[in-house]
Amino acid sequence: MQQAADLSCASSIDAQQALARAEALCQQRGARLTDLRRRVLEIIWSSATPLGAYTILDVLRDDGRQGAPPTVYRALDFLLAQGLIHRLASLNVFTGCRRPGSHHSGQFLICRDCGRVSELSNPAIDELLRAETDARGFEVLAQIVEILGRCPDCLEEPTRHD
Amino acid sequence: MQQAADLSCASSIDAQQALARAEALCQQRGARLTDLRRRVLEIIWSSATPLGAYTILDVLRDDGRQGAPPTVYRALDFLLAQGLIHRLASLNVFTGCRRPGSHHSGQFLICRDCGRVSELSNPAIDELLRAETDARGFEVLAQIVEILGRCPDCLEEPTRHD
DNA sequence: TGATGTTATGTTATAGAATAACATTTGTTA
DNA sequence: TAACAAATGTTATTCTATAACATAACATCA
Repeated sequence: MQQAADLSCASSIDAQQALARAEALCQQRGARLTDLRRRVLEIIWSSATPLGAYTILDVLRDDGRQGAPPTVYRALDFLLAQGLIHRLASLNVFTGCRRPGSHHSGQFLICRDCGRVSELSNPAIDELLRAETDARGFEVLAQIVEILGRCPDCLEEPTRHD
Repeated sequence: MQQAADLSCASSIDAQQALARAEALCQQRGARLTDLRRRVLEIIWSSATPLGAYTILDVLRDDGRQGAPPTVYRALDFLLAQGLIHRLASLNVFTGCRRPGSHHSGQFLICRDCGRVSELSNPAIDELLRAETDARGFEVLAQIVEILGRCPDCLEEPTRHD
């Protein structure tokens, strides 16, 4: 399932804004947003849909850069640690965080057909989950909420059968 | 990260009960719970912690069976389709469903230290998620809620650093 | 019973995702 | 500049999952 890096859809304004916020956040934290890390973030934000690590690697190579899987995964690890991107565990892909700065787990609606992702941030869901874990004396380290389905746009189209 | 198939902890009563329920459900649905599929379900239920596909394959081979990855994945696909097991996307492992019969997505608390999993079924969480998706006109096909953390038992022990 | 179609399993090979281990380069600080 | 730390390059490997095709088991009906 090799998704193309569709650079046409996500407005580059989003990408530029995201990069600017990332720059600011990293500077303020003393974290080094190197060329490689910035470029990986840019690649992610330039795609309308989340990208897999190997797709990102392909783009880096198209750039003329050297690179192997660890190159990408290390950059992704940095971006994850800084809360600048999210990993979608159900698809093994990465997407830009819409609310960087607050390290959060996020809640995602993923369209099976077009691949686009909406990031929710419903505090009530977090609170309910917290209530459950508190009641059980369970310490939360990470939280994954991903909903796979079909977005309104794709529902308008004649049903796709696969 | 090759987890051992710890057959010592989950009480075999659970396993036997689960197998009996599976038999009944499959019969009632006209689904064929073959030897292989039953054995895979038994292996999963016999472990205190969720198992990866290749761990299950190792056990099958210890049984003296022939087998390759597709052998296991096909059995797992069947069990997933019947709602007899769940897949934990965050760890690529499989665990027995505590409420088979009602095809549901489930909500899971996964202990990072001991690997044990609790399956929640909090309708309020489902309702909140449904409210969010309904409000957005998003059709839900599958839902993943996984919380990684530390269970009460492991919290009692001196903090593990990794 | 035997022919036929379907379902399940066997088998080989490969694709896809992630990390281990070590070398080299770059950046920072004393 | 020397010495250390952080980042990247590089090779190899591990783990997860599926494609494609062959064979076997099962069911149904003439």
